[in-house]
Amino acid sequence: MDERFDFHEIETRWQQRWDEKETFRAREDSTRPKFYCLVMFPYPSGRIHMGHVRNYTIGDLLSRFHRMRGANVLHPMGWDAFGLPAENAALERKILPSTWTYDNIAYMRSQLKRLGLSYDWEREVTTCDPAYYRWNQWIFLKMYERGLAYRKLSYVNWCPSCETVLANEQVESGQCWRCASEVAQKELPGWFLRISDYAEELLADCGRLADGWPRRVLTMQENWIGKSVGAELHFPVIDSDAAIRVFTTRPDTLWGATFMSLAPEHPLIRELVAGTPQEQEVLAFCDQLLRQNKIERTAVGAEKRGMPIGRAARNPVTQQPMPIWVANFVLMEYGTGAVMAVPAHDQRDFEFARAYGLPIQVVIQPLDRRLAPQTMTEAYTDAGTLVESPPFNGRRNLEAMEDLITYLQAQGIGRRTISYRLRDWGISRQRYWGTPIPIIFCDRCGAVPVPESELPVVLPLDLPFDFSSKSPLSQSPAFYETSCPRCQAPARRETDTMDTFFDSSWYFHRYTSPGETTRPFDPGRANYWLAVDQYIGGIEHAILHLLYSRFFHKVLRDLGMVNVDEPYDRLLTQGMVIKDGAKMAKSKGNVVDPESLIARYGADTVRLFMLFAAPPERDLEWSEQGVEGAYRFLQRIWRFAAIHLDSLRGLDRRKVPLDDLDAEGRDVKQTIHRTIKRVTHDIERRYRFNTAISAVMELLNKLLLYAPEPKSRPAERALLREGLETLLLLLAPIAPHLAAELWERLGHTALLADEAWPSFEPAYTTTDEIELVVQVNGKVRSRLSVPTDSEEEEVRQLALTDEKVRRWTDGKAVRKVIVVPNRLVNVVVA
RNA sequence: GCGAAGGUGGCGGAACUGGUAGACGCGCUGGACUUAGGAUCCAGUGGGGUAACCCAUGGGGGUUCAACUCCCCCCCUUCGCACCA
Repeated sequence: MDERFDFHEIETRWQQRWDEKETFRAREDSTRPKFYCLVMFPYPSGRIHMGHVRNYTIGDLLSRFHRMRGANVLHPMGWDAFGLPAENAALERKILPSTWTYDNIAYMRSQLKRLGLSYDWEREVTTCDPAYYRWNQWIFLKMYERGLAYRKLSYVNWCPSCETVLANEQVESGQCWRCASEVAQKELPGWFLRISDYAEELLADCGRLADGWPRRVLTMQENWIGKSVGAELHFPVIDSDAAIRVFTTRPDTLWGATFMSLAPEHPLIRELVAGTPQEQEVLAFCDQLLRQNKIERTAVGAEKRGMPIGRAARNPVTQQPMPIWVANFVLMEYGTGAVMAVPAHDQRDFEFARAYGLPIQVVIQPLDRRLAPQTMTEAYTDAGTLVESPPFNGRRNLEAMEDLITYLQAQGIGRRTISYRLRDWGISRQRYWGTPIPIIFCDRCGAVPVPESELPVVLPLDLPFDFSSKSPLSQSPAFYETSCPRCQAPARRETDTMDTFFDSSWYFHRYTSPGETTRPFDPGRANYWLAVDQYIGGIEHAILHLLYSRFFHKVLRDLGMVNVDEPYDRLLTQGMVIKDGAKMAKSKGNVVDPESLIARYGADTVRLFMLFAAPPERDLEWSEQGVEGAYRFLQRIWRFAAIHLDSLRGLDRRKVPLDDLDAEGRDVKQTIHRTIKRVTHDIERRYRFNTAISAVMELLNKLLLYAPEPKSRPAERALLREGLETLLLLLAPIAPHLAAELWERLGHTALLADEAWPSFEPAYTTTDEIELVVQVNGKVRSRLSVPTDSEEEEVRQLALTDEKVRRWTDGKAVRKVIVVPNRLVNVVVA
């Protein structure tokens, strides 16, 4: 056997072998416990990067581990293949987005295969394939039927230079991520999904995920959903039939509401100023605010700006007129886009009132002092006693809250309500490379859904698009010209496509039955595999993707297609791969390409390093020397095996006499079993792969020390065989190629991947003798070697009579002796 | 401002429910083998001190026989959210 292992040859061979034997094909089997291991599928940008390698190595470790533990594992892979970069590439390289995408997929698939990942490639899913996205359209139509998808006019992020709508995440500090133009707010019609209908359940179920999800992801989701309990109140507008609806969490301050603040987008503004002398001025002001960068406009420290629109509403309890203002800090998308301003008890309203000389009315007095509007320097937002609020004067505001709302409700002023920060999800994109929204606009019938039988609405692939400007599909009559499904009149297709987060919201359902041609997936098979037992991916998806897909899952459940409430039981958010203290990025020039690394060290080394360098959820600092170290470890295993293979072949580790081992041999035996215990626990319970690997390293060190040369006695050889086999079994999920190769060379005909995970004998995990630390006043002064589980009294006497201990205790009164069994003795002296 | 996570050798990181701080790896130092070594093997490696010992887990208090671990205050780093009515 060669002194060095040829990883290239070995890895290629084992990858082929797994492929040929269909080792990782997943089939439903109700007799075995299932384990669905999901990793976030990549966007096919061209090449895999270190973040992918880390994500997929962790997923592979867990998949292979649970396979060996006896689980029926589903470990699939696919491609999040729609998205704007394909259009940019088309523009730059003059190739079709589809060509670019599929070329990238082919290349990246080969890269993943070279990592030796245990995917069931038969279940591969590609979102830009009509066989996939037709079911996007189908799901959209089901949502439409149920009123969960609707079209509305709203303000969106608009890039004037690209002439397109941008998603919030594509706006970087107020600028277009592509051309760095200032992003404006523009009113545009678009399709929305009513995720807000599920806000309460999405929030409540965060509690059920607490065991398997990182706390911070749940907190982020809870904050994002942002539940507030309060009331919706109605303020009649003077000299008008209109009323302004307001959401407030502080209905107790209603008697102190002295003016109204409206968001510049608020539709009532236009209505109320129409025909008034100040109409032009007010509209110009609104326009100016809307043109302003929204981040700046609504930033915390931003100056309060506003303008009275010249109309007033009436406070429904005090009957006082409340001038209506436009205010820059009021957000149209939260609550109702209108705020009842209570300057005495809300800091923002206070600042606004001071800036424009508006009246301040105190209605809650603190218990320890008396507020006066003239002397206040900030709003009083704490609890207190209600004043100037006739029916409730003298009562404590918090205690009166419920009665107060009931009163307002009885008066027809408002009602109890809950408001969420979560907004409905706008999915329309004026882009080409995405799923066409299956709607047809007819002059007579309005928006008409494409009949199910006509799905998919196919995205044309071969048109000479100019992707530089507005909505390519809207430039293509061949695409949009159609007839109304209802009345047959000439009609026009929706030319917007879906946000790509739509695609990724249910891909893991599709994996369970990817070949389905009559429905998105087979509910029977989906219910066998779901929920996902372990999801692994980057923290950057903490809100968007993870919230959207939870929402989709609940909708699919309500459609009767799945029967669990939550899609992911456990979530592991892996840290970033960083170099020189910064995230790897082309712009920073600190990118390490996984491919060249695999070429130089092999996949096993790369995988080992990724798992060893840091615990999975923490950022991983890239280290070339660390990779070298991982490589050396694998080489040492190879050399150790090379020395012993001949003398170990043919033995059976399970049928060997181990009784006649010397002390050193027994110690090795104990190390083997303790290592199994530690590694199993570290992987299964603690998700600490770095310490699992360090335990395996310690085992190798022990074996090398025990047998630098081949052993001759049968018992010793049997022990060595047990040690080496255990090493390989434990290493199988980490460095699968090397482990499989040596396993075979040991004479096994069955694949290592099909082998059962080793179990440990509890009897062997404890040693006969242990080292007991003896402290005097908490400082280590001596060490005793005593039999395991020695009697406390015995240990106590041994410690007290120990020579080194007596040096510290002689002449002093022993006040106390603490004995921690099998750990230490602490002698406390005066 | 609010929320979350984290601060341990020269570096990445260990220390499970309070019980030997620094496992494992990298790096470094010395040695062996060698024509050579960036290969491999052996030994050493938190700081101070000749030594006995002393000091060390961001800083300061506290609880305890015993604190990286628990409690209080403060500092720093990273990440979310950020005028949410």
